Amino acid sequence: MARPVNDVNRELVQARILEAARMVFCKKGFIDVTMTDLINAAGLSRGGFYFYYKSVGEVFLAAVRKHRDSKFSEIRKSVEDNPDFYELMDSYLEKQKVRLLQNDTSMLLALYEYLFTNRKKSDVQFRLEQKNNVLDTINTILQLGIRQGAIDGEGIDRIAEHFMYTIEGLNAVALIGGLNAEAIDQQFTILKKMLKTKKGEN
Amino acid sequence: MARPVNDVNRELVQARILEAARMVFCKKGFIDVTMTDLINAAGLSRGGFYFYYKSVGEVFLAAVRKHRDSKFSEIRKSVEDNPDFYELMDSYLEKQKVRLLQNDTSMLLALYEYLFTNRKKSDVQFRLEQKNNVLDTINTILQLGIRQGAIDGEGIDRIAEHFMYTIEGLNAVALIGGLNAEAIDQQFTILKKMLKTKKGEN
Amino acid sequence: MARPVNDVNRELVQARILEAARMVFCKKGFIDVTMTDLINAAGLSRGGFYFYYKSVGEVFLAAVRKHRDSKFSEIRKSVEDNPDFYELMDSYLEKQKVRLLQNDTSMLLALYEYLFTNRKKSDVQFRLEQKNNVLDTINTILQLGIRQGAIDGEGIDRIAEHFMYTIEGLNAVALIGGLNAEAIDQQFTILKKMLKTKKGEN
Amino acid sequence: MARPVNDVNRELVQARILEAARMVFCKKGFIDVTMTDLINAAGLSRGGFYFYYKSVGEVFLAAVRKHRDSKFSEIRKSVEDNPDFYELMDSYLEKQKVRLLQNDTSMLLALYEYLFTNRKKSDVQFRLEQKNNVLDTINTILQLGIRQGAIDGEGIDRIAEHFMYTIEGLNAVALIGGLNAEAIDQQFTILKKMLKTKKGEN
DNA sequence: TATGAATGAGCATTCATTCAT
DNA sequence: AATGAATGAATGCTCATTCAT
Repeated sequence: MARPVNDVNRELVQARILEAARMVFCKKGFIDVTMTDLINAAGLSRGGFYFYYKSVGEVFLAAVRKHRDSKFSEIRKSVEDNPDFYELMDSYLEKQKVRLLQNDTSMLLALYEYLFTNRKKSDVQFRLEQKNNVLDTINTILQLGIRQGAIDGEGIDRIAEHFMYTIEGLNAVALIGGLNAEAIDQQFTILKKMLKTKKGEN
Repeated sequence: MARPVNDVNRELVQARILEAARMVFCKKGFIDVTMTDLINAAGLSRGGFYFYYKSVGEVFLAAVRKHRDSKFSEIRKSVEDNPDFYELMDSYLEKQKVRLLQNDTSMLLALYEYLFTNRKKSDVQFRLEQKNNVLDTINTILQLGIRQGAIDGEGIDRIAEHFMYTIEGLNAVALIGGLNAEAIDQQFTILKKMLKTKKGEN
Repeated sequence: MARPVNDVNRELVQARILEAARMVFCKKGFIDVTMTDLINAAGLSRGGFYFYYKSVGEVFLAAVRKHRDSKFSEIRKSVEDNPDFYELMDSYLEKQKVRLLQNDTSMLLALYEYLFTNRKKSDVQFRLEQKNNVLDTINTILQLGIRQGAIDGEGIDRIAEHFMYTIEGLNAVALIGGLNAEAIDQQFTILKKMLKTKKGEN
Repeated sequence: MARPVNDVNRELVQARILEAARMVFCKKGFIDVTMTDLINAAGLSRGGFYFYYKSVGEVFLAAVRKHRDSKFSEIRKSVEDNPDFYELMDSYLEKQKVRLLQNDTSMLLALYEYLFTNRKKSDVQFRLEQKNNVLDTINTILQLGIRQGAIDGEGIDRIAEHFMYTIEGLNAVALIGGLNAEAIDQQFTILKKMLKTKKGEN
């Protein structure tokens, strides 16, 4: 009886902490964030905070995992309704474009900082999750196109990977600072043309 | 005049410092490197070191700028000898491949860490240099292909950018840890096919 | 009356706590033990534990007092059966020897740590108890020898104290780490010879 | 040229630190002493202090080693002048007595706390030094007695050890708090009588 | 130029203790 | 009686930076 209530409370506090932490990570990235930052943002005492999370990295992992799938999974769920492939692809790329252009409200910087900084530790699992998250989403969309006969399935795995590398490259350049809407559109056009070309060969 | 002599001395010492610093950055990335690391590596005293460089970032910028062009400029210089386009392209991609697969001796990690961490400061100039360095090299090679009539020049700027984004994406994934030789080959094959396709359309 | 029942409960819980605490002290000494250690060992909640004991020192005092007399009192009780003095003395020294050589299962380290660390507080009473506990036991045994005419009673108090100081010295060296069975035997031989010599002079 | 000067400076500052630290250890023992205590006593900044010593234990070891031999070595040096054995023995025991009775100005408590607390770490060397320091001094004195024909050399090693254990026992009880001048005199009388008895048996 | 001692702000982490439920 | 979330003071330690020599 008392257990579930406490667990619920714990989760509520954790959700509050992660919400506050997310804002901090969006603003400062990962490396510059200190425990004190997170503690102040959460409005807890030092000891109280440690009761829930033991390190900045732990908070970050929890925050990312909590929100990671939200945007990508939207797409994946919408695939189930069998929407038109080209519309879905455009929709997906449009969301990527929006994300790439708005730096402040995204955890992209923090994510990259974390991925690079913690690459030697036991975060292999997390890094693979992250990489595969993008790849899986793209594959899901492309498979829809194949099912609809809109695109050719031959060599689709490598194409999917190419999408991913291109998007990762756009991510990197976005963080570095030299990315604008036009450049993104041009790249997405190239990517889409790769699909059309495939089709046209049939 | 004592000035020129001193300046020469200064440059000699600086060169020695940067040489030592480069090894440190290759080994530890950027974020984990402290002034003490650089000082110890350089074999100078604390105060003496500060006479030349005031911060880790300053040393890093100097070290990168000093060595940045070395590999890329090899390619650009070899272009002047008008080698066969496909051979040059293969040579360039092969060098990229080698770089992507060897983590320890490259400053890639340190570079990415620096680019992300110091994005808010006055490093815009440096970041653009970095991005354009890759882009310029690719453009140089592709222009050679156009001059030789090996590839079509239409839309070549966007293609060049696409090469860059793909390579940046490969960089990112390499650092994250999920990259192998086969995946690199597949992506480079796709890139080269984009050029051939262009040609074939003529 | 609910009181007596509660008191019984209280004592039961306290006994359980002290049992668990004893194992902790044996393993970690006194200084490294935290409230959390004791709480976890006891299997109680934090607040629940504090209902019974307010500090690590309080638990330690209770644990020691509860078990202190056990081994020594064995000897004292056996004196009542009027056993042969030399056999009893040998038995007592043998037990001391065993205790000195087994570090893990004894509270010796914890005891010394407590005695030294808490010397300035209100533990005078406890420290005297501890010292006199050894002394009383030795005196009890020696008095048996005197009653049996096995040893001379002259100056026996100082001899008893000498036994105690020697045993305390062996304790200290045992904890420091440089004690073996042979060294103990040699010292006990010297102590016993002091008694025989006394006797022989009569 | 500059080297020795700096080294001298370093040693001067270290001497100042150890002097101040010694007062702290005398007053508070070892366990209760924090880095902050030592830093404040030394009158240095935090970072400045760490430049010389990295931990409380390191300071303690240096402080003990610096002063350890002072008192014991007085005796050992005086042995070289071939003084009367009984006078030297009395002098040695008198110094022990004085030391045992004055708690505040001695590091005895801190020493015991350190020896017990750090028994599992790499302080074996130090602990053996400590134990042998007492033993060696006693042996030195007793050997003088043997050379002078004042005492019998048979079994002298065990007798020396017995002296040590008794003195260690007196140390322990002195720290615990139940020691007075009379008790010390009585024990020393017993020890000296062991030597006379040995002699008398010849 | 060059040295290295000295500074002090800043950070992570632990833990005894309290208190609303 | 019992729970466990919350507090905040205390501690060890790092490191960029300064400055007298």
